[in-house]
Amino acid sequence: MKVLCVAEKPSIAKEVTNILSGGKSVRRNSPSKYNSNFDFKFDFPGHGVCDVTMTSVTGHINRTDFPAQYGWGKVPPGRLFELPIEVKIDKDKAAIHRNISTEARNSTYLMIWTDCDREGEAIGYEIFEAAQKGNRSISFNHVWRSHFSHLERNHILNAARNPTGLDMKVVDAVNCRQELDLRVGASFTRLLTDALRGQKNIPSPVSYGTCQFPALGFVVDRYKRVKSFKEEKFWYLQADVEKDGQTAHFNWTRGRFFDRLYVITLYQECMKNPHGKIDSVTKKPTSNYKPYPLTTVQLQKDCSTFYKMSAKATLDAAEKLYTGGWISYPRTETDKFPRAMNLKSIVETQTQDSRWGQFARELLDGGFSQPREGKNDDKSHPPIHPVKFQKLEAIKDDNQRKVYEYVVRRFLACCSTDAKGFQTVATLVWGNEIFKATGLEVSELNYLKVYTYRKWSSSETLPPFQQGESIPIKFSEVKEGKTGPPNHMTETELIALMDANGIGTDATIADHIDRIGARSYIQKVKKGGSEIIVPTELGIGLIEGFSSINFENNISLSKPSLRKRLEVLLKEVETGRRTKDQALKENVDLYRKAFVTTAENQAILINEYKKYQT
DNA sequence: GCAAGGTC
Repeated sequence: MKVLCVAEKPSIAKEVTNILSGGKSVRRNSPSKYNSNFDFKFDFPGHGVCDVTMTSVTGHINRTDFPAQYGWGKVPPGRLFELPIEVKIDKDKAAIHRNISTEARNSTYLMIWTDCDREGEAIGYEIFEAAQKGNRSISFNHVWRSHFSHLERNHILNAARNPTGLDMKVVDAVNCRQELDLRVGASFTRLLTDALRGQKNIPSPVSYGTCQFPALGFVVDRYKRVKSFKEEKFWYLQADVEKDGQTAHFNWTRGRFFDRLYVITLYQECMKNPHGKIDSVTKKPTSNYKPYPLTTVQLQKDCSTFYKMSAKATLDAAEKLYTGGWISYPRTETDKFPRAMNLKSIVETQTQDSRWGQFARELLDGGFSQPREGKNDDKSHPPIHPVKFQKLEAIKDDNQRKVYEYVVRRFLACCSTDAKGFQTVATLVWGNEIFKATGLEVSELNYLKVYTYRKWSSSETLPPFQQGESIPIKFSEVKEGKTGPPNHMTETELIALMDANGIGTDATIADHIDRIGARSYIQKVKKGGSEIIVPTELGIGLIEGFSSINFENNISLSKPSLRKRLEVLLKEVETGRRTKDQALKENVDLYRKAFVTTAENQAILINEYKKYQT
């Protein structure tokens, strides 16, 4: 009996083959260059020793699109909410598809080894359909779905022995998302492109996407807040005292007031007393926590902050490092390592490095501490970590070198201990007012020795104050300050906002940012050594246009709420609380109404765009 | 020529 196994990507096929075959497998070429077939034997409980072929796809192999007769210009865009949609084999994936059909011919069972997430389940179903094309006798009941979250040996063996069936509710949820994204994206894109055609400086196409627009909305919103900012003056008190020849600056605990006369009145009350009193002095241990294990989104944010790399460039570099075998799979939401994972052996591989080798050695000599555990687990991949050692000098590509160094330092930091120190807080009572001064003394750097991106150093320490002592006020004043504008949007913040609002996934956030750039909705601008993101005239015009139109039920096409609502709905489809058809109808109706309203108000869109044109 | 989601 033969079992055909199919993984979501070649690397998983290879790893799982190694584990299940005990290293004894034979590789065969397939019609698709990157997706080899591996033959071996494995003992499936209840089926005995079976012939196994393990192969792979590269993500989805089908494409959802409108049939050619409903192409651009051939049908009014509004009809795209009801016209039939076609699921075809992606023509770039024809060879992969053919390989599965061929390999299924002499197979009795099909075993799905795609990632255990929503999209993975749907890809599993696409694989099943491809297998059925080659072999009608593989029915849905002949599909085994393995469940694994990482590539540790026993975990994979266990997954091979305890499969379930494909969960069609999860597949339905994905189909629902695909259909909605396509109908909304295609209809609005054609509408916007047609509406704005002929205006000045309009690129083509003017696209709309359920992720593109909320992302653009964040950028425009921030830009407007910066532009409309008006500074305000405020006043506050400050007092310095001196002891043993050392000056300590005390800050007012009441913060600041926008009323100058009020602050002056308070100040005059204080000035009646030449002395203040040290009300309390506390010295307590404090920690600077080591970072959580690394997720994709965090990697992108950090490389943007520390290296000024774009999210896309970071992901591209990480991808190369992954296919080269240097780091683990770079698309993960998981921020806790599986308990069974042997982290020390990974630390061991880094001991030979000239920069952090010594640090890694110290971890193995007793400094190791189990990494912190975050709350996220995508049940597919562990946090990003180094796999093999590589000398930095040997990595030719700048971005890859930076990402590798970051991944290693972050990993070693996770396996180290928190930095330790002491914080001293002194409270000064002067007249009716209370002031505070703090001092920090760092005693152990620990993880900060390797995680050089973060600074935590001793500040000025406080003189040896005694509780209750009376002390002369050496200097004091009413200080004036002014509020500053919010900062312009950075890529780091945009990634964080999208992530927090469920706009896109770890694997696609970078693409969306890239795309709204390619569509000329946003641009990156150098500003004082860093890079900010600002909207273009078209970007502002589109967002302002949409917010000037009154939509039924007050929905917004440029805010994250609709996409968030879709996510909630998809969860309900996954758990069976709602059917795919219900969820789809509800959302399609919602967007269809918004489409009609938009079409009726095209003039508003055009006017808003003109308003922001220079 | 359109989307978002996989991945190379």
